[in-house]
Amino acid sequence: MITERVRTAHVLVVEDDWPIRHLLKVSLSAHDYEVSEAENCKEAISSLAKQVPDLLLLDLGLPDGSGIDLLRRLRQEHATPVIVLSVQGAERTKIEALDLGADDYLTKPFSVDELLARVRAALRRSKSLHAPTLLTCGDLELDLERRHVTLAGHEISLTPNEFSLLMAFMRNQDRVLTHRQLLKEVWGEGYVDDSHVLRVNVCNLRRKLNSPDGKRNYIKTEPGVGYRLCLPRPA
Amino acid sequence: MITERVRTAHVLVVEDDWPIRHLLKVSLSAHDYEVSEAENCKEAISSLAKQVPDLLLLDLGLPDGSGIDLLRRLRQEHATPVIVLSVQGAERTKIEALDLGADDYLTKPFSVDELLARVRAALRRSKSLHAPTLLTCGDLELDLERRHVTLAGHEISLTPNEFSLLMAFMRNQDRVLTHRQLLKEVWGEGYVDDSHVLRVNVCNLRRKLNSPDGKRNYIKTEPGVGYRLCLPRPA
DNA sequence: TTTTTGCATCAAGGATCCTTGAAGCGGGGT
DNA sequence: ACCCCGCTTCAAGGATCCTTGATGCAAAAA
Repeated sequence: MITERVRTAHVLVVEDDWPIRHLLKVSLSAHDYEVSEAENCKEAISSLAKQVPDLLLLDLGLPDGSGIDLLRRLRQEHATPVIVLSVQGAERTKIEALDLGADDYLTKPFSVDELLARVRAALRRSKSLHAPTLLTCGDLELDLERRHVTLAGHEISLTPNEFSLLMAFMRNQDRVLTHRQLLKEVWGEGYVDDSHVLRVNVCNLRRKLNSPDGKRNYIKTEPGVGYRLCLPRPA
Repeated sequence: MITERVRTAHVLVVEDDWPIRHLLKVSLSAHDYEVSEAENCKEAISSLAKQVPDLLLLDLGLPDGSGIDLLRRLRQEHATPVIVLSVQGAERTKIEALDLGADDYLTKPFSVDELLARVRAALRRSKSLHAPTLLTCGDLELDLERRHVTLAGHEISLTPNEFSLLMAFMRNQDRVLTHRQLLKEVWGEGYVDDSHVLRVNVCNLRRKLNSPDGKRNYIKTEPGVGYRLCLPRPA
């Protein structure tokens, strides 16, 4: 099941210099992109209000205001990829734009081939977004992306092994996990019989997860079998 | 946008002892589960051939063969959640079943409330599967799940910081990432000006990524700006 | 050419983490 | 009552990793 982009991509070119703007329009149109044009910030803003393009080519040296501000406004609402055009020497502005989330840059003069390659790369990337992976169990939250764990709101710091262990638990809430399963998952095939190292880590994990007053217990021991993560019951 | 299970869940009960099987059927039916029954391995296999249930309740002490073998056969094709029933003392078999991928277990005699809780938990879990997150760039592969990186097939070992750094790169292939962006992403807000630590890590990462003969280069330097990950060109 | 600037690389002190040993605790069985 | 077994907890040696300083290098600027 693949979702393919069928319609042609729409590119908005924001550039005050006519020869360059024309070059961009011709080059992009020749490769089946649909092109809109704006020659200053004002036109760009009204164009964006009408329709948000698939990609923005933005010159940073506009007559009626800084392209940086335009980029900042755009980024507050849209994740549209942006490729920045700049003249040599405007390093400061260029880097500021990239830090603001611009996707790429080209320094004038640039080759059309390079421009087209950058456009393709930016459009390709913008298609692949990833679902935010966040596991929860009670007031425990585990963020796979950032490798952060928060308990009742504030972050707690885990060692790499503790994090993997907790990840295995949270993917299998309320389920018994045998010693071998946990050892295999976190330490690998070679450790399936080393139950001591597992016990030490469960101990350390509990110390960090359970409330200071020891009134909650997320990890339940299944004697002779393994462990199980479940909602803590106020002992 | 939520996908909710509307139809009733289908449970297959595999149990030779009539009183227990009857108890299970009555209890589950009373809670709107659709129940099928099998009193030995043979019946279970033919039932599975007809229709794969949403959950399997499996007694391990069957007259015509080991429930373990049934479980092993099932696991070769389906990820159907399985809750195992066992008598006290059959620890060995029970743990074997769990290691094979059984989801939970109940030791006879068990309370019906506990059974129903375990059934709910197992069905809830089976609904949440996660997309395998695997990023690639040329013959570089990064597995978000297992935190493994392979280069042309064989694994290479990265330190935690190196892994985060490469992850940032692979999520933004062909895109320039400024020093500040990378430092913020990997080290956090407080490090955005410490470009030295970034350079050292990029250096170490390159040493591990590039082929021994130094003929490939994944990470391209953008002088004054930052770095960019792209397909290596045979220098 | 000389100087400067930014990047690459090496090395070491210090911090963190992992493994393993040893001791304490408690329930079940004899 | 005693012992045995599994689980918990503490502690330390050793391994790994991270940061920082020092040095080398190359390209651009003066």
